[in-house]
Formats: sequence, structure tokens, C-alpha cells
Amino acid sequence: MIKVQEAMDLIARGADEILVEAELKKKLETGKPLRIKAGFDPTAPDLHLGHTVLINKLRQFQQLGHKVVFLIGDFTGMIGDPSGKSATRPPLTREQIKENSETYQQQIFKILDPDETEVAFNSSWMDKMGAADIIRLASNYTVARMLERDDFNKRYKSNQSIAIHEFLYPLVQGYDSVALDADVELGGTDQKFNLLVGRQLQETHGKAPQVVLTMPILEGLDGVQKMSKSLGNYIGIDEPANEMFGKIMSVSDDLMWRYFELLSFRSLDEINGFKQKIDEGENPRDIKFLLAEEIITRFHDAKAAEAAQADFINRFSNNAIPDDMPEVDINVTIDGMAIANVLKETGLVNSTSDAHRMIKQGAVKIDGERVEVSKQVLKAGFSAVLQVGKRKFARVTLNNE
RNA sequence: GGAGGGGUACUCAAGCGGUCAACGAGGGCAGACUGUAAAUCUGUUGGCUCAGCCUUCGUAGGUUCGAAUCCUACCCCCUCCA
Repeated sequence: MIKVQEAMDLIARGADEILVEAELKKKLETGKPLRIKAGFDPTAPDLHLGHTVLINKLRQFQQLGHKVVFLIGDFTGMIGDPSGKSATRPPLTREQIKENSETYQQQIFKILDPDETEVAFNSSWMDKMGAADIIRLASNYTVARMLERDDFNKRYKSNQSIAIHEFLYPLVQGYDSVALDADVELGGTDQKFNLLVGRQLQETHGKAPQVVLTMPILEGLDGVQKMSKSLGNYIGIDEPANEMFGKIMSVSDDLMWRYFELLSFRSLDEINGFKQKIDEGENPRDIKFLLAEEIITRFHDAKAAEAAQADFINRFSNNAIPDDMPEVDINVTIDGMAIANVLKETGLVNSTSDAHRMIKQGAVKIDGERVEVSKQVLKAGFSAVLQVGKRKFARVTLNNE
């Protein structure tokens, strides 16, 4: 058994806050496997690297001999959207939730050990609660304390609406900890408030309060905003290896260290060694290669990582076209089709107007030759690689109808 | 229930009868330079059968030769009072 202090050090790596550290130490000292809770929203089963920061930490707990409780917030998911503004998100059906949760498991078990993971659904206890139970639950917290939560506070002060049900979300989430007897709950820093509500509710229900461990929110590819699907600055864990490789390489040098700290399983010593190498003149690109390689190996395999790197070097350092690209066949009339429309059909641009703009800016190439005139028409029998910008390719063939 | 303020493109935010597909900033995209990095410079950022045309300024009507701009109704958000 690993020493308590060593375990504490490992747990603290990358963590934003541990509340309360002394309590965690005490829990670890008992030597019993702890129940580590983390909750997930069932609406978005496409995990990206930002989510994995937390999952990596769960994995670490497993390696230290603890039990992970992977909670799917299906009850809250069925009610609808908690974030106020886009109030019209349609509630999920049971089937959708079931499907999503399976996708989830398939994805998280690339990182977690399934034998040491318990999957729970909060509908299994929330469904049984009646209106009176909910009101009783609500009585455990005050409006003033709710308004302590940063986003509520901001919205309140800036005259934006807050619906009453939004106040119930933290309470439901907190109650989950009561129902699950969580010893520790993990969440993003944005979840701190909700996690602390869990502590308080456990106490009012006569249970030992959970330790709260928050992990930083991973910045997206832009390096500023959090990684999220809707912002389009994410790397999905199901993405093809080439795509992942390219995205990781496009991360700025500064942000690379952040990714190393939160996504890599390498020791901090090793990572510091990399920094030193760069100070000594090594190309940061090559260090970034290592990061890309590690992550792709995790979600694909070593062979895919190697191939992706080879493809990357080939494509960008040698300016070659990639091996792998979508193939598109389009049926055209005898007159052929204007190039702008061909680009739109292949999905390389969003609209023909966009296509005209891209051509004007010199972004469009046919087999590597820049297209100068936006009016040209491509005839049936045309077959070539179309390229828009540096990253978008398609092999296009035009057939007669 | 009463009084007032407000809803403009991805976001913020100008415009308050014609020159508005709509100033400006941010973001995005593209080009140059590079390491598909950052920084910088340049261009672009509704759609189409693209030197032209069509549809956009909460929704629906109306006034006018002409409306994002004026009028009416409705919807939504916020503030104060009750």
C-alpha cells in the first residue's frame, strides 16, 4: 500500500483545490477504498480532451485502490437545459439517455478500469421523490447562498433572468452525493459551488461530508476559452488520429505545457526536462510531437500515432497532399457545374458565396494549382483533389447524370 | 396590477426615414511570414444563376415613392413600485 502522503501528492497534481485537505488525509488513513463521485450530463456523449482531465484524475484514484462512481445525471437531463438562456433545448427521452450513456461508457473505459467503476443514474432516486420531498430539499438552502454562485450572481447583477428551476439543479446534484454516500466528489472549477452544496446536504442528512476536489477547466485550441464542442475549439476523443494530431500541433507553445500537465501521464519531472530542452534550443515542435503521440496512442494505438506523425510531416513540411481524404462523387448535367457549386456540394465551403470569396482570396486549389477565376465550370469526367485553405481536402469526381 | 427601459448579423455594440447587407470592436475564415505555433501585416465575414439579383435589424400588420429607423398589435427580457 502506497503511503498516505505520497497518495496526497499524486492526487494534488493538476488539481485546482482540495476542500478540505485534512479531511481527505483522514479518509485515506482509514485504508478503506473510498467512493469517488463524478457527475456527467447525459446530453453530450461526445467526450473531448477537456472532459478527460477529470477522468484522468478518476483513473488515478482507481490506481490508488478506490472505487469510482460515474454518475449520469439523467434526471436533470430529462427536465431540460439548466443554463437559462437557451431554454428550448428539448428534453431527452429515456431511449436517448440510454443510448448516450452507453456511448459514454464506451468512451470513458478507454481511460477507466470498468471493474472499479460503478455507473449510477440519478433518476433512480430522484424519480421517487414527490413534490413535498423536493420542497423539503429546497428548504435546506437559502436564496442568499444560491446567489453566492458566481454565474447566478453575475446574471442577477447584470439583469439577466434566472429561472427558479435553476436553483434546484445544485440541490439535486448535491442530493446525489447523499444518495451515493460519496467520500470525494470531483468536478471542474466551475462546479465548485455545486460540489459544496453536496457537502452541506450530506451534513444535514447526518452523513460525513464529502471532500471536494476541483480540476481546472482545460482551455480549448484557441488558448483562451474553455474547450467546448459548441465553441468548436475541441479535440474529441473519437476523432481520427490524423485530425487529432493536427489539432494538437496547432496548440500554441504556451498552451502546450498546460496540456502536458493536465493530459499527459508523464511525471512532472519528465515534463520539466522537456522545458529545459527547449531552453537549450530544441524545436518546441518536436516536443509537441511527443504530446500528440502520447494522446493518440491512448485513444487509438501506437501505430496510428506513428502514421499520423508521418502524415503530418509529409503534408506540412513537404507540402504534400494527405493520403486520407473524403472522396466525393457528384452527378452533373451535360453542362457541368460551376466550381463554386462543386465546392459547396463537397462540403468544403458553406455556401457558394463563401466559395467565391475563398477563390478571390486564393485559398482554392485543384491538384495543387491555385484557382484564379471564380467563374470556371467543371465538366463531367473531371476528377481531381480540391483544396480549400490548408486543411480542407476532398477528392472529387464529376459524373454524367 | 402600475410606471419606465430594452430586443440589430457568431458575440458586444452603433445606426433612429433614403447614400444600410447595415459604423466599430472581439471572434471566425483566408493570404503572406512560419514550426499547420505565437506575434505581425493584408483581405474577408447573409444567400444566389455573383460586375447583377434576392432575403435580413424580436413577430405580424400599417404609414410612405422609400423603414432597422415612424405608427398599431403581439411576444420576450430587465428595473422600480405594489
